[in-house]
Amino acid sequence: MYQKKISRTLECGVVLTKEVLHGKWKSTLLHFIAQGVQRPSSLQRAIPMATRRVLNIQLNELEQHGLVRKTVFPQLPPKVEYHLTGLGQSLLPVIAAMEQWGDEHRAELEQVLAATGVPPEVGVLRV
Amino acid sequence: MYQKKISRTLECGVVLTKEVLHGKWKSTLLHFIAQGVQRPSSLQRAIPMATRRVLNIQLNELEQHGLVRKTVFPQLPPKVEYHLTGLGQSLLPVIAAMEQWGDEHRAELEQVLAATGVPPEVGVLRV
DNA sequence: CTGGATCCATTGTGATACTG
DNA sequence: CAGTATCACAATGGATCCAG
Repeated sequence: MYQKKISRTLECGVVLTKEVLHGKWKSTLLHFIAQGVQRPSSLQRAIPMATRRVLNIQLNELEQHGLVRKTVFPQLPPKVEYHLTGLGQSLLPVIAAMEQWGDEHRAELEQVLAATGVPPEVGVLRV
Repeated sequence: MYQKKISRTLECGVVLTKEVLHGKWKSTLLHFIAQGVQRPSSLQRAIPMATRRVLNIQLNELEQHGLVRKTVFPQLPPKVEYHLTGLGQSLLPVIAAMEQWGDEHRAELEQVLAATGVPPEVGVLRV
């Protein structure tokens, strides 16, 4: 077993960042929440190609990871709002860097990715 | 069908960046290739917790995406080298930004991620 | 309006063994 | 040394239905 002597400490920041961003709609959700779209139904309308189920799952993960905070208003009908935490806001420049790189090199990437499988509906949202 | 009128153009850079970095060992491979570790067997020794198969698959994807170039020397025994392309090098600052964010916020992230599933052996490599 | 449960298809990754 | 084939399993995400 390779891991016998390896510390459990997570030493690589890239892995952590990939982990919190892992999930098809996480960056999209962060984008819209940062823009002020905060309620589940609004997010659902903003991202119609994702199902409620997946949106809920990924919102829960974002909350668990501390990137967003969820506020529940005990009403009828129920009302829920999400907003970015400080941690979530600190991630925005990193996402911006990723977006800039992808935008700058889209021409070089598009043909290969189109052939080998980026679903087009994902890309049309500015995340 | 939502996509009826949606252009196939991939408009969001984040999706492109996530795509080329998608795969458990891609950032690790880029890290070591950038450091000058270029031969498959060396990469295998550098990342012993990944199997040859997965390393080959992800190296092939990196090559298809244009981030690395593969050079085959027709010898016996065969010799292969990888090196970063310009596109691959242009991605390094983005990876660095991801690594920095993860490093800065490790304390806030570690407990949650440890509980919900980052395998420890991944994190110990500085990617 | 919110969110969970179930079922299912696809994909990513690991274990192993094999070929040139 | 380099690369591939096959089998197996876990995780992701989509469709649909149900509940407070």
